[in-house]
Amino acid sequence: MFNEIFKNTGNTKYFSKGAILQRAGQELAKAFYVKKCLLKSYIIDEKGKEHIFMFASEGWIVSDIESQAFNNETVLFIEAIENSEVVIIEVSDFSQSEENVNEFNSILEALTKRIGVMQRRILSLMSASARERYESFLQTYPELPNRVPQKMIASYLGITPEALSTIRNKINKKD
Amino acid sequence: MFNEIFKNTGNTKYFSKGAILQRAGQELAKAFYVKKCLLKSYIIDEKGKEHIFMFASEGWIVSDIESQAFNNETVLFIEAIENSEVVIIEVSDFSQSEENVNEFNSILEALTKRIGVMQRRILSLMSASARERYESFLQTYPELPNRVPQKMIASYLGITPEALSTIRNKINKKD
DNA sequence: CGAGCGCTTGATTGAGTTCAAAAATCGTGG
DNA sequence: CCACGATTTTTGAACTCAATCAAGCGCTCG
Repeated sequence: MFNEIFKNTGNTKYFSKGAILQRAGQELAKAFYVKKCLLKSYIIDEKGKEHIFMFASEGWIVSDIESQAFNNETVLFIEAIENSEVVIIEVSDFSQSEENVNEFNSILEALTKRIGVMQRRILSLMSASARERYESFLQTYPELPNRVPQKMIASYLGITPEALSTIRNKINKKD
Repeated sequence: MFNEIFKNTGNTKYFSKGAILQRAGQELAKAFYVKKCLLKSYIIDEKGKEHIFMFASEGWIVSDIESQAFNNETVLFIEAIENSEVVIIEVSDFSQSEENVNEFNSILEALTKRIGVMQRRILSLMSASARERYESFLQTYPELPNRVPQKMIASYLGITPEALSTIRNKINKKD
């Protein structure tokens, strides 16, 4: 697994809830491997509104891959939702691992899965209603509602907290 | 580049406009390397509506990575928009290339770029209006409007052809 | 030449946003 | 452990953007 590769780089840091691990507008994007607890990555749009791109819990890797891929400055903020234990991976580390041939398939698999998740999300943003997206979110991440406030889920789904509240209300009435 | 790897597998096929290279619901997902012309990948939702996931022109690779990643049956259709020349890559070929160490970075880079593109698209679906998405589409793919009908662009943007028509109208009035 | 497809335009509708305010929950200090 | 303030969630009204429905125009290609 991808996990194995970065587990023991000995570069573990601890962040308390609310700490910002990366800001938008930075030169160098870092990658973060989550050992414990929960991070979110998000953008702030022109209206100052927050849109969550990814949640990352134990075993996930977060990074602003877009800025890595195109050598732009970072667009994503990365923030700890809970007190977190994280391994920081400099982009240079990432390239170095090319030497480790055996990990090739692991990394390929991890990236492929990530693309798969994103493909699903794009298609669902284009084809499904907010309610449908919320219901499939619950199936995919059944534990998350216990760990993050609703307004973050709304932000992840691409709707306002008010809209999510209304949706939940409707679902309950017909249960 | 990723391109190099698959350019000469000697498995080139020709498809005429409208040919469907892969259907949803198939067991095995194939990958396609586009040598010439243009493909689209898309889903058909429950209402029978088409949503374009990706356009692929010369040098791109299309595949239903989601179904590969999670071993599901395919969800994407892949279809030739123009008469096309395509190299078919069986998924097994993909795994074999692990032996070719030198290509590691190329593939990593290609996948990374793809993730970058998808990240951008997700964030824009969540934060931007249809008009803003159309305008940034024009910047990213300035040549595509000449090659594909408008209704496909609408489908890629996640809006109806009527809405796109209205948007274009508004843009012209304020030019 | 006609049928069908693509694009436009307009009227109507609906899902989700915005704004505002009340109700519920959380967290912290005393 | 309680109380108070802050944050989150709910509710409601008015509004907006894009979807839907319907009709009409222009092309092409069969």
